[in-house]
Amino acid sequence: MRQSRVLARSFYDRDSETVARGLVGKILVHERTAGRIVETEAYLGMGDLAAHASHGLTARTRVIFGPPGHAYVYLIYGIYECLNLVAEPDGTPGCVLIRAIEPLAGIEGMRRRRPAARRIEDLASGPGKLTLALGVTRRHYGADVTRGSLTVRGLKSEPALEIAATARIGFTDPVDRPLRFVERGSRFVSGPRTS
DNA sequence: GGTAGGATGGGCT
DNA sequence: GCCCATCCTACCC
Repeated sequence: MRQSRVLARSFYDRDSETVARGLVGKILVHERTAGRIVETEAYLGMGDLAAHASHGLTARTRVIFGPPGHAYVYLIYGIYECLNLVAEPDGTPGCVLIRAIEPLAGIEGMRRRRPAARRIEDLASGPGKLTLALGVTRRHYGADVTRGSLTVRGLKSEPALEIAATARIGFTDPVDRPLRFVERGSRFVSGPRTS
């Protein structure tokens, strides 16, 4: 990962929507595995009924209310784990769900951990898939992603990239602003592709 | 190409 | 006791 550097805490110290959009195209790294983030979703605070933080500060959601640049990992459906990155200033809730990555490094390891994936496009094209592929678990709850084994990197010179905003997956609230961000045209996103 | 149903455990009312 | 920010398999066009 030459030509890139770890994103500083200030990157995350902004509103969740801006951080979610900004994370598309960045490189998520865990140990020997890495991938380009191609799909994210922003989750806001109290007014956002889809967000875990809207139910208030609990043992599980505590990290979402804390300082930015930390991992919020939670168990879903008793089986899968989802990785979020905490945004917003300390004391203000908000986070970004990482929904899909394009595998870049450590692909053999990813394949071992994801035997059900037959094509490379299916290795990490979903929030539960990418945590399996990368080996991210609830052990990473609260981990500082500005240092350590789980980080996000940005290329020194980033190619221009087109980002599409859509409704978040699984929520049909019509008044919801589009808070899902995908790299337009990527084959590695979850669900329907954009053209 | 498509969708229905089950797996499975923790968080919260 | 109910509800999930999901994924895979089986089965059906």
